[in-house]
Amino acid sequence: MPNKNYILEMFPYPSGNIHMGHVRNYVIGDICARYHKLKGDEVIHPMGWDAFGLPAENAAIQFKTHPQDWTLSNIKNMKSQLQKLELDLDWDRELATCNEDYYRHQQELFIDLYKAGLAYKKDAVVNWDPVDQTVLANEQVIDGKGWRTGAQVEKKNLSQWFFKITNYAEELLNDLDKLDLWPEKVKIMQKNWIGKSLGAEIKFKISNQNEFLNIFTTRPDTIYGATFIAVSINHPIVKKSLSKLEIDKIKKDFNEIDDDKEKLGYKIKISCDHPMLDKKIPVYVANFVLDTYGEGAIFGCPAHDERDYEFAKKYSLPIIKVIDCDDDQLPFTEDGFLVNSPILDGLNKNDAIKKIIFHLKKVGIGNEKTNYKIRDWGVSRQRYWGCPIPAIYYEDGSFRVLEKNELPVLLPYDVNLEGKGNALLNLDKWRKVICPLTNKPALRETDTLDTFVDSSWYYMRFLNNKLDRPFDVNQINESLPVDKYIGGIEHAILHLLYSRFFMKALRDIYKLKVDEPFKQLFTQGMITHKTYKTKKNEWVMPKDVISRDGDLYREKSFERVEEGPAEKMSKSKKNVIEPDEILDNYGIDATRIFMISDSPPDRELEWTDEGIQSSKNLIHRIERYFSQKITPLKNDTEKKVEKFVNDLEKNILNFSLNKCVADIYTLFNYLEREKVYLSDSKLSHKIIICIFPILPKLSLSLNKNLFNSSKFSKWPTVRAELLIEDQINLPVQINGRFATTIQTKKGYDKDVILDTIYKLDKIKNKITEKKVIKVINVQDKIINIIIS
RNA sequence: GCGCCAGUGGCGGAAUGGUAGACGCGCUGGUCUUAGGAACCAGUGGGCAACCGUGGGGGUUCGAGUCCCUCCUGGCGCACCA
Repeated sequence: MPNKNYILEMFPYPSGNIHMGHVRNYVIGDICARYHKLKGDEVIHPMGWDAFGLPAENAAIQFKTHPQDWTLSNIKNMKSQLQKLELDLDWDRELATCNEDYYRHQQELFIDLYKAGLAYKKDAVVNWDPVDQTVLANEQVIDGKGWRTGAQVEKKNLSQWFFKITNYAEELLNDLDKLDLWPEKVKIMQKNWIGKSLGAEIKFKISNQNEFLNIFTTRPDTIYGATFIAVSINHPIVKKSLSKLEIDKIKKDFNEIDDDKEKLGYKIKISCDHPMLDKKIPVYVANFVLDTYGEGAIFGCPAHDERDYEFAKKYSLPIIKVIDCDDDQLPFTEDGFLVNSPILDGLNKNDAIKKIIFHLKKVGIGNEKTNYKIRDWGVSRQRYWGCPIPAIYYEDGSFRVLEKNELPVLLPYDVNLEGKGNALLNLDKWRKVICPLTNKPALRETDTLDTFVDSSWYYMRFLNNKLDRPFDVNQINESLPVDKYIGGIEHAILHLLYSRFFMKALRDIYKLKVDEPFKQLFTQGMITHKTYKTKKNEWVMPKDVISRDGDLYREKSFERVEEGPAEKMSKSKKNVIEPDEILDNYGIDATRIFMISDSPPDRELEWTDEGIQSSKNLIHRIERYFSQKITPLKNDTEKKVEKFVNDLEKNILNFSLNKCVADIYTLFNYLEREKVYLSDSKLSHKIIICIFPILPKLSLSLNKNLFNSSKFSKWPTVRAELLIEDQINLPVQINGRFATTIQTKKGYDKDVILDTIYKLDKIKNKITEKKVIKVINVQDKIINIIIS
């Protein structure tokens, strides 16, 4: 049975044209896929389109077209661009998330999630663009304004669909440890996002009432230092003790504050009893308390928390030290010994935490508690161009999620996007339905799903894109996880976390045997290019820049131009290189090799004309080399080729693709320096197979010309015995500093070689009149002579 | 502020604790020319030299670019998360 190897690059959004970033991404994946195919693996290497989303709607309005037409024509164009790159992709697995074929199955998954209690509806605060009458994603809000309308974004309470990702917070966190082939950086980002903290929940009794206020704290040990309580403006207790007018006034003040770090608070009527001491402490509404974290309420211990300290100073609240420190160290947030805390005095932080929780538990007003920063995933979008959520609403306000046999809910084609808000809202023809179960009139859900839902399971659908169900359980168990997942670091949290959640949720629903979707993650770096600007701050395209006497000018106008640092390619800075042009001018192989040559694939790659040119020169050089007549081998030729195969393979497997390029240069430098021409020999065939993953076109044409064949045998097995070098250059150090080298054979006799070494001029000079104290011989590696 | 990563020639970058600078670009000189974004040859960390060199300072080690401590600089991420 061949090894299954699922190699996947993050599928693109069909924006219109592929860019160099795509090219780099897909070339890296393609090299892997081709290598593994040569190894005889059963490679899965699909490609598809992340085809729903906002840009299509905006483009439709701007260009008077339809999101679907725009998207499908972009897909067509981008597919032909990708095909121009001749990537080794399984096009028969292709899918586009905007096709009924895909999203109808997603609606089925939605129903499953709903039935499993993992999808639900609740009121939530969202970013509302008052001009477009629609919700904006967080990333579409720039400096508090809508990116398209420039209007001040409002916070609005809307009924929204959510996925219960918090159910999996603990597992999503713990399983990060299993992902040993993920970049540490991404795992840390996810860990921080999940934001687990251990602490305690403490009930504070509201004075003179029989009610309690819950707070979460990671520092229950500082309870004796609590001098106030602060709650968020949205805390239920605020509604009870303040009028709507007062609340609105406070909200306004909070919003208007310039520096969002400045503390602001209003004391409210109620106060709480201190749980450990016979005293009352005041309750404030404070702008720095988050209503989305913990209980939306805290106790303030000014002596040992920077925020509480700042707040207490501003409102002249008492500051009681409960951890031993100097007064000028306040607020003191480190570990120390407890003071002023009757039952905790003398304990350190951890012991005090244990003891106070034990006590609070006993008294029945507290417990240990684990809190997570991660919140449930809001998936509702008030947008037309997305997957319709399969639900209907009755006139009484109740709703029903559809049954699977009522699917699909198709997205209607005839819509008016010029109107305000979600086009589906105004489409009564589509919206109004009679519920087949109750015969009652109902309205369709007009929200569509966040497009991150689409990309959370596409790697499952690729396994069988024609199945009449979302996926086949056996196929998932056999073919997942994806072995190598390659894409940009910008998806470190959202997409990768959502996909992990989906995998686990669907595992539980469908009894799958897979816990994680992506076994290995590789994040490629972006492509940068120098930027050019005129004195008038106009960006100039690199190809319009000419050099005269060391100065740079814009070709057309002969204005002086300044060269700026290499930055991420962007249309606004005009430093974009179009893949189509490069492919036309330099060809596929030169483009491929440049994508991997100048820096490690996970780092930035600076686009340079010299770089792409020298890549092309290398191709020509290899062609020229193989056009030479065959010559006899040198003694070490076989060894050099074997080392090449070995190094190249190691470097492909490590994603050290820049070193693969160095390996190719090293090999041909040797062959040409030694004037060993291999022509149509066996060794040639070996070399030509090995360069195939990186330079497929060249490799195929050499195979045709030299061997009149269009097929390769498998990737050669390295003969370990040929990798051993018995002749070595042994370095000799004196007192740990390099002195000289000596030619010898592996397995030399230490005493014999030392005799020779002592006679070498470079050594003799240095050790005469000195005493050799010690000789360190690391056999076959180095000799270090220690002298007095 | 917190966290993470990184600092090596003119540049991009190589170096299981063992000859620092592989490989490429650029540059210098030369060769050949159907005068080209071509190819080939030689050279290219600094210094006349002894020697000195991997951001600075300490340490561990026979031996440190690599390990430890500390500081500096840059990049990325998070940012009142109680």
